[in-house]
Amino acid sequence: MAQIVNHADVDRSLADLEHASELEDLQAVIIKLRDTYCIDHLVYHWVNSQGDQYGCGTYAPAWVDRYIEKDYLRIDPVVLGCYQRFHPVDWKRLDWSSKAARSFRREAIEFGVGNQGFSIPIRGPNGQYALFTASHNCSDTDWDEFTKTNRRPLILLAHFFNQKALEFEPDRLPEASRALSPRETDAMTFLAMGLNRAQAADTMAISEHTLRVYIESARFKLGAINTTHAVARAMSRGLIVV
Amino acid sequence: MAQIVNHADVDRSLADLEHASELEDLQAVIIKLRDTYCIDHLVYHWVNSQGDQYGCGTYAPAWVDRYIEKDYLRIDPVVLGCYQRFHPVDWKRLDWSSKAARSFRREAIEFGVGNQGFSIPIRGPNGQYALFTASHNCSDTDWDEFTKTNRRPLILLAHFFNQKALEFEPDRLPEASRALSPRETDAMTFLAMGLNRAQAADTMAISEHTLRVYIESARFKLGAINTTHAVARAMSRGLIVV
DNA sequence: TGGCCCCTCCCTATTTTTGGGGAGTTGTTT
DNA sequence: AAACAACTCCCCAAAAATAGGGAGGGGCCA
Repeated sequence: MAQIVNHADVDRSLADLEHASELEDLQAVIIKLRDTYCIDHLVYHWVNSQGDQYGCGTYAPAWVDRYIEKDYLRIDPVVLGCYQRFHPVDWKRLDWSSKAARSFRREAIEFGVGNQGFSIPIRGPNGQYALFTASHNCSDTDWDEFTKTNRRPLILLAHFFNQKALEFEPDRLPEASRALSPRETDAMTFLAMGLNRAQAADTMAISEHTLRVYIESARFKLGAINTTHAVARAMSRGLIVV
Repeated sequence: MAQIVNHADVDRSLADLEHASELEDLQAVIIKLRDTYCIDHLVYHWVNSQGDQYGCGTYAPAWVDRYIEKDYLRIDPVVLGCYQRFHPVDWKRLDWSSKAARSFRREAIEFGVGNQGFSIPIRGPNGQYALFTASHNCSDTDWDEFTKTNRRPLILLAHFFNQKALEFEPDRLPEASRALSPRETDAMTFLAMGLNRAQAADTMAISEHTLRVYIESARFKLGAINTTHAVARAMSRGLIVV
């Protein structure tokens, strides 16, 4: 188990990362970092809402293939468990109670992933979601020691890595759509909060008829075919925040 | 304009940040950092889907009060513009074309915010959204020079700061919102896409009655009071992506 | 000044959604 | 074996949303 990390090596790897000019370079950096930390694996895995995914790291290619083939993204308790967290999490603290999760874990260990892991969730707009994971095969106490010591550098590394990976992603701009007027925005917001038209109209201190006009003009501007659609579009375009 | 940054001071501030044990400590750190970078302002601003917000930074208290009072969160092109991005962005590149945006900007400058700014968006689960912003009053070329030089340290700082701020937030969720079942997720997704119940049922190849059961159970799980609310919540919690 | 957009109010009908209820199958977890 | 969750189907009556139409006042911009 790695207790001593050569920080100069980490710095060197970060410098390499800094100068990475294509996705492939990241792979080399992550291998070096894995060696520096003397752990079994270090992995960066990125998914977006279109189902595109990109990963680099030190897992066995056979495991990666199997993971994709079996669509383990939908079972993996690490992915699911981190999805709703903002804090890094030790795999021990995740929910392995379901049968699917346990058999997934058994298989992962067979492929050399390791029995211990520490994952850092990172998020982007529109459901983009990345995980930076360190994994290893060792006792609970050794692993706790490792994560306690290296928690913060790993977090920094995760964000550094993510930032670099995103440089190779185009910054997809929001679709051009006419902005909503203030009242339309209010209307969409209150509807998204669950008020019905009468309540929203009351809250906005206007008649329900007037509110309807706003909803319809918002629907028109957003190219939506009903209120729910309009609210969904307003949200996904960031026009309202709920 | 600040061209020379004392990195030892930055490191010292980071060490302080490391040892921050309450939210108030962050305020002291951000002031030091602002001074180190010799810019007018450095601000961390955090919002979640419940409308809770927390900020620390160096803006004039009068501006912060005005911002909250006027609900500028819904107008501010920085907030809205960053909402859909994952890359840090220079304020110059945002959309200031609307009248509301321009008058907002005018007012912000009056309150000493500065004519230049650089904001880094950071996201968490459930619609949590934070901005780490540096702002200053200077020429475009000076500011471009500054952001070019300090882009990466600022990004690291942003995530460091965010990580620390989140330590004071409870990592809520386990059963706060139970995951939706696959069919419920489908139902929410099709409704968010604008289909009505008949169309969604048709698309899912089930009866409309069955679809209704999914919608109602999803609504129950999400604690939503109607369909639009349920879709909005599912979206803001990242359970569906449209 | 004329055009355009925003804000406000009103009508009638029709379609859609909602809020209750109930019932059976399959599968997994304990 | 029993409990639970997910998936499927059905009825009814009441509430809400929708699709058309129309009208006037105010502000901004060219």
